[in-house]
Amino acid sequence: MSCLVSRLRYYSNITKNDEKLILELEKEEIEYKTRTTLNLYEQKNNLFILKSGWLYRYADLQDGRRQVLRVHYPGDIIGLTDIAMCETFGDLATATDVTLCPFQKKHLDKVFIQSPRLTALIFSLGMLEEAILLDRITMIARNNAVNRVANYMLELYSRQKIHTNNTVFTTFNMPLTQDVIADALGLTNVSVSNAFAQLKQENKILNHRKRITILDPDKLKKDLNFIDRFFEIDTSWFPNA
Amino acid sequence: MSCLVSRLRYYSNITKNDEKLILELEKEEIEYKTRTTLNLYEQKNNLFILKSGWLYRYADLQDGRRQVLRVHYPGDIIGLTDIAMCETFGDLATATDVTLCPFQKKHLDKVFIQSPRLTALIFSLGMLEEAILLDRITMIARNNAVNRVANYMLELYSRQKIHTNNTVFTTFNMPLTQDVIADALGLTNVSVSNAFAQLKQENKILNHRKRITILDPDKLKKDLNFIDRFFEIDTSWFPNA
DNA sequence: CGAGAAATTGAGGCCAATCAAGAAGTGTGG
DNA sequence: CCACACTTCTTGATTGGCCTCAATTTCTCG
Repeated sequence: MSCLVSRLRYYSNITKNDEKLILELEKEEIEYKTRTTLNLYEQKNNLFILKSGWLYRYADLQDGRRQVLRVHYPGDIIGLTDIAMCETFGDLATATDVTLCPFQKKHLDKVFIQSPRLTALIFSLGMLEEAILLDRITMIARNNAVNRVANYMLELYSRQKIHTNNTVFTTFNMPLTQDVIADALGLTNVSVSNAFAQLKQENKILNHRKRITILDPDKLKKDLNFIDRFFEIDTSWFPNA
Repeated sequence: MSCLVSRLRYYSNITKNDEKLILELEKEEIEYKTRTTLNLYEQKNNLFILKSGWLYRYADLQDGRRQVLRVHYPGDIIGLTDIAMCETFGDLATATDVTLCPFQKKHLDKVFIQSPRLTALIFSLGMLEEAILLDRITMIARNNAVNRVANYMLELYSRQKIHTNNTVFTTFNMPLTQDVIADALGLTNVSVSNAFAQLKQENKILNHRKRITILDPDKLKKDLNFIDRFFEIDTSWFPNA
């Protein structure tokens, strides 16, 4: 039913009550068409659970360029990053048709009070995201355009594996335009296009009509020193309650 | 007494019991000399509270270069990022003499069980760090060398204000070498040196003997579109318990 | 004071940005 | 099913900023 619940279950066993806590946050649903920006998001104190589709958060820069900060997949909790801040930053835009479950920031306190274990799990997923951002900083700071694009495709590949319970093949949907990829990696659409051309020529990655094929993921991971942090988390320290 | 407690107090009121929970984590103390790497860190399941000094986490890359992932200040909890992972990543090195309080990951569960409010506060500080990483990604991806260095100095300036309860002047200690700054920003030491030279020539930032002077912080912040996320966090949704 | 670390300065090369034009793909209405 | 408009992608020529390599100076600390 709930893709957030199934994602949480992927990492750790959760109780009936934990599940109820999550489902209560998913009561309301809103749909958005592809290629729209969410003005709803301007409502403060709202978080979202993403039920279906892809969307991304971006920031407009002074000079008219923009930076894509994060891409979200079904089962993601959107807005945890600015839970700490009085004002949100960045806007949200849809890359496909999307279904969201909005809920008040305030309603999270029930989770913190009632289930230390679920709290620890959500906390850990947040920290995992942070580790991935550190990886991305390294990647952007130290890799050329081709490796950045290849690395990013591996990240999308690994993410989809978790979000779909390992039922993903080396060919998968990738609805992001090259403009979005460029803005995520600090490149231009021209460089992204050239990078894909080279990856195709080297028989590493094919992209055709919003579908990506990674020909030999394991070899590519090794060549790029790609670390798959999505595979598992350490639950050994979690409170039992 | 405890700089972590005083930092937490900066953001929110905490109870006597919360304070006791923190102090219990700070029972043990270890000291390290400047310019050493911490092999202790290889012990899994250890987190640290930084009592005094600066240290940074870095990752060695395949080609011999390295990426500085994060710089830590007194009052920081070190290792939250890899709390989610079975294996830690990156090494720690000291930039000054340092005093650390190591504690077992497992001991965090007491915090999660006994104090939802303290948990929410630590959680929020983690999310704040994440927001700052998103800012840094934007900065690295989209700014030239001079702006990157200037932006980073503003970040250090803002951080020190929080960690020292606003008693910081526009001149402050900055013990990082230009090699470390370069590795944090995806530059070379040569570029950092050139950037400082230009910032000095433009009367924006002076650096002399590990001391930084920002001549007009407010103007510089405005010019660089620098967002100070350290100033406050939103505690409105915190559980009261 | 002296040795090692850190910072400065300069010359040359390379990668990605920019600008621009055209091709391919997508979606809508008749 | 086709025509048309719009978005997305491709390809090429030029330019600029940062890296690399290297030599020298300045700083730091025992």
